[in-house]
Amino acid sequence: MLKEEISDAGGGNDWARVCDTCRSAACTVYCRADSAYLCAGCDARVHAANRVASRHERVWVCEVCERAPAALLCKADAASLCTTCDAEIHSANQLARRHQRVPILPISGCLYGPLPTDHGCRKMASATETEDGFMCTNGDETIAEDEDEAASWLLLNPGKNSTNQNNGFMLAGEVDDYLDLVEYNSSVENQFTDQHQQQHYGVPHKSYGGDSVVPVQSGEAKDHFQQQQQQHQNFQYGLDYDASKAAYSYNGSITRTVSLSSVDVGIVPESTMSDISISHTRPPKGTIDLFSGPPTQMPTQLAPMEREARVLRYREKKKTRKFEKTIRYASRKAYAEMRPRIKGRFAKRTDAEVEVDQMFSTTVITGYGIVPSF
DNA sequence: ACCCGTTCAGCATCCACATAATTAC
DNA sequence: GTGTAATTATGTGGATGCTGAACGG
Repeated sequence: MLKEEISDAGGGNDWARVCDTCRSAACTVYCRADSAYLCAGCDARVHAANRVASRHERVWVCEVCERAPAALLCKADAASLCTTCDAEIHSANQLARRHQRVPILPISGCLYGPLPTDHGCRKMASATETEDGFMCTNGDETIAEDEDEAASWLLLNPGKNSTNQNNGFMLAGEVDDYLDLVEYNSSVENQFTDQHQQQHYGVPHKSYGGDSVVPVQSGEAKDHFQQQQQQHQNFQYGLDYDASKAAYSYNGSITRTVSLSSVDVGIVPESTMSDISISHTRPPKGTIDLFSGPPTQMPTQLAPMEREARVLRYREKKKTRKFEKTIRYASRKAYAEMRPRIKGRFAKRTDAEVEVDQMFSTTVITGYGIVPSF
């Protein structure tokens, strides 16, 4: 069927499932009718196409593994979890077992419609009180997508997050130190023990407050984080933190904090790759230990100002970017158009053509006009 | 199985650019 | 003869348009 699913079957794909439609962004919902995983944008587009499509029942993708449809909502964690993740997470300790979980009802209609009240988002379906502005708070999907894209652009490597989340993040209690590599927003002083690092992974998501893109680690958030650290156990805290971070999100536009980091994974701007991947090269499987040492845990810590600057740069770049093909060398274009072809491919010029070309070589210079050089 | 739409490799040639070599002082 | 700057020569990689194959839905 799908590549991702095939690879899933093999168990070799640790990345968040990508949208079956655009194949660039991380999926956020699962459409049962279509048997397809869709990102927010594609979901809105596909299921807004007609009435029939809008009636498709969808469920949010598990916030932890981001690969399976969520089946349960943990009220304590304010997290939608698939059965597998739910079982793993809530069997971790007694406190977790006491979490109240309710089945997630499928959602139909437009999840990302312009109506501010259209909070068919997961929190609504999950009867959560937190404001749910995921892609719909301001009614401007474009803006939301921009935020997500900017966020992913800022992330050192969004895919890594989801990767490691899938590798037992907050599940087995094992901490993949590599997660810290993607946790660019965290500060050094926020490094804890292995267990606390699990909690720590929630920080970047929350810190997307401010302008919904910039992972701002405000003092308030920090304090909150520390308080939470004291009050909750590890994984629970991580999820509580996710729930609480909604309060920090700008306009409440971001609620799916886990998936946020993986949205538009496939659309990593070049600058991101060059600027960030250098210090955060994704290690091949089985080599994570190489990056587990403290020196590599937080190789690049972006100050809030720098993050903001990056966001501004990104937005400016996005404003000016053009997707249509741009001709850098008109002369080459002119040559290419003149060039003989065989089945569309460039073909060698015949000797006669070369001779003719040589004969007119002087006239070319004097204004034959075929070879405009700019 | 078939259709439709999208993506991409492949081709030859030219040119911008970098480097090496040469020349002038 | 030596050192430096300027000029020239050489090599290399990228860009260019069109077509068909491959692929997914």
